[in-house]
Amino acid sequence: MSDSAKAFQTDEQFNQRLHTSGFRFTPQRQHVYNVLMETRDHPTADQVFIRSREGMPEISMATVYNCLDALVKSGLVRQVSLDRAATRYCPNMTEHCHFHCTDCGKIFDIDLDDKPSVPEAKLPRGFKPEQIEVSMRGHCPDKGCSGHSRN
Amino acid sequence: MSDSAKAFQTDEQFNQRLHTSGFRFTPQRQHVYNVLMETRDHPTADQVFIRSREGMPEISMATVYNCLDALVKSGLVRQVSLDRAATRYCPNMTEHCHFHCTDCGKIFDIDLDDKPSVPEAKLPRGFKPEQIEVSMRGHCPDKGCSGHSRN
DNA sequence: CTATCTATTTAGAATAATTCTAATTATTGA
DNA sequence: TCAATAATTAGAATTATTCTAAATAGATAG
Repeated sequence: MSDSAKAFQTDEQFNQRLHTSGFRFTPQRQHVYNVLMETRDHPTADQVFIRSREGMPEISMATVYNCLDALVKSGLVRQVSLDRAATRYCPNMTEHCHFHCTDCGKIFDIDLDDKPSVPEAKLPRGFKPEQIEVSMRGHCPDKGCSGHSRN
Repeated sequence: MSDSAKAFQTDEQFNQRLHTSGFRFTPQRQHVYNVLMETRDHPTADQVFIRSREGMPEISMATVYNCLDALVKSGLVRQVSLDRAATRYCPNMTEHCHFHCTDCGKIFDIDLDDKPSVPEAKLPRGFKPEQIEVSMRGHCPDKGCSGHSRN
């Protein structure tokens, strides 16, 4: 109600995005989004909740989860770890990456001959990676998964 | 006690690995490892627990977590999602990957000009990726993090 | 503009995943 | 063998996330 013209254009686009994905615009969603944009430091849902309450004291945790979910599904926000389910374990210590099938939920090992090296040159000065992980999501070749069925 | 000679050599190496990382050999650790090697399907800790009980009915959930942790720290097993903490959110929708600093816990956006494309040609027939994520762990440039301190 | 329909929000309960605790047991090394 | 330490166990505790039911808000048809 008090945010001024400068943000309006963005709000329009924001609105669009939500609508396209079948969500309504709500002040809570806008607020959660603003909170994320304000400090781009990869907060947890709980941190988002705490920050969101500053400008919107009545907001609930459930709403924060709901908003984050809507924002992710609208392509406005990303989850840093693709999956929020239980951790899985893998005894394959060779160079490989993981393919999560979004249809059947299975995880496949995909061998990589090119080991996933992000050349250090590309990293800002001072970053020293010790482990690089590549993961993919999509459809696996199993029957019913490869985009044959609607879901 | 009944596993035969073929596995012995492996056991030796297994033992070595644990010792090098400061862990003792225990039948539970061996068993959990065997369970993982038996069916390489990325089970959750809970699934490992259920399977482990088949050959070792007295094993507890806490031990399974303990064993998995020891195996991961010894480099014998990987966690599929690098982090088992709360999901984090990121409003940066440009092509980038994430760098987790193992010292300070911060997550940094790293821009990628080469978008992380695993050429479809490399994938086994039928896999259709829709999203590719690259993430790194290591030391960030912040003071005290870049390997200056021992940890 | 009002009634209605549906999406959203809310608080709090429920569930799921993981970690912690305290007592017991096993292993190592003097 | 004995002491010291590490690991295991059951179960409680914690944390992250999802669910539920009631209340509210927004869009739409009249």
